[in-house]
Amino acid sequence: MSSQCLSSILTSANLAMYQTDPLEVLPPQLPSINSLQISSLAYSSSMSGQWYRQVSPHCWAAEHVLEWISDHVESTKVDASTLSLALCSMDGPALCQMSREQLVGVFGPQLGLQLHQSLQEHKTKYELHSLSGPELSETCQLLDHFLDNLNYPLLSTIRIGQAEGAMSKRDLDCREDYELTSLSMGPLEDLSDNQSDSELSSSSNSGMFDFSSLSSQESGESDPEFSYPLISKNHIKTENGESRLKRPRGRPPKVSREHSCSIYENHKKKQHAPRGTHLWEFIRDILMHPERNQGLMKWEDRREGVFKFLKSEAVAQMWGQKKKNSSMTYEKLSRAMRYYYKREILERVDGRRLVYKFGKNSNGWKTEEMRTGM
DNA sequence: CTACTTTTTCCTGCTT
DNA sequence: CAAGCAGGAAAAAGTA
Repeated sequence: MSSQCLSSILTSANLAMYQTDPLEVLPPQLPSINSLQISSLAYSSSMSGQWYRQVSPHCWAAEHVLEWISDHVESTKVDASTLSLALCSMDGPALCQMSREQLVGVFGPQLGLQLHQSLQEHKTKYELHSLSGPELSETCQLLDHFLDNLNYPLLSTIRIGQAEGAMSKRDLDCREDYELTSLSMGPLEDLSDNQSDSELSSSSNSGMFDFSSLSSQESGESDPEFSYPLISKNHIKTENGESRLKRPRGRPPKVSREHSCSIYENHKKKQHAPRGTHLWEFIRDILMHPERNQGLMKWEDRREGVFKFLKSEAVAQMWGQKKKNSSMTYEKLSRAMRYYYKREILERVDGRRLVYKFGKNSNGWKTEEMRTGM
């Protein structure tokens, strides 16, 4: 029962984040991953939800590393069956110490190189100096909001990503297995019981992988405690014989957070989205404040209300932040935009990618001269 | 509580 | 080929 399961484990690790809103949770105690129970994995991932994309790799916990690897496994279509979870059990600080050669040693030439490159990108991306003034101010604004919602001091280290490399559709595909939640209700309390914050929040024992043993390490035999019999209904077989769960359509239900850590329970009662937070208004406001949102979007034809996304994924991420939805993508945002055609809030612009045009049922984007003069 | 609206998520197929 | 675009379908969550 070997290492079959990196991908399925990763998959299940991602499960919970599909169902929860990470911005609302994030209790102070990240359960240590070394127990490697699926429940803890699912639990801690529920607090992340692509969280790793928004934080320097140095701040990643083991589950973020797993998530990151998972995304690359998906995108490179590498056969994950040769990887054992043990090889992936390290936290961000440990990961950051790995050389290119070590990564290649562990993950093979293809995946290893890609991981190395990605790691470098993530590292540089979160260096503060890479942000220009306006970006920084916008970032701070979002961050304020973000932290306000979290009320979570640890996250003061977060750098909001520019998200060029934001998630692809495939990135999200792993959050497949609904059924697992019920299978994975392990005793979370046991995991965190006697652990102090410092132990939990980083490195120490979760970065325990011994790199010296790499060379000989080969698939086949992974520690039994690393294998999870993942059974679930509704799987479909793929060509490769792997089974994959076909997800139901529609928006996934949010999971109630009754079990979440009480200290960090949100005191704010579910706030209603205030008016003026419709997507098209959000887009309009970005366009109306270019100084704060440099490079995200631009007017193609100011008079006609034609505009273009320059950093589509970054805008989607910001929209996601606003809606407290860390898995927002341009693909989903654009679907919502397309619904505006029918309502004539937007007009179609054919043949030009990432270009939209305000329609007659939109307002607030015209300048004074345009309204009066013309 | 019901109906309705506005997304959000997923998907298949098509286009650039 | 990847990234976008089109829309259908279905469900969540807010609003009336």
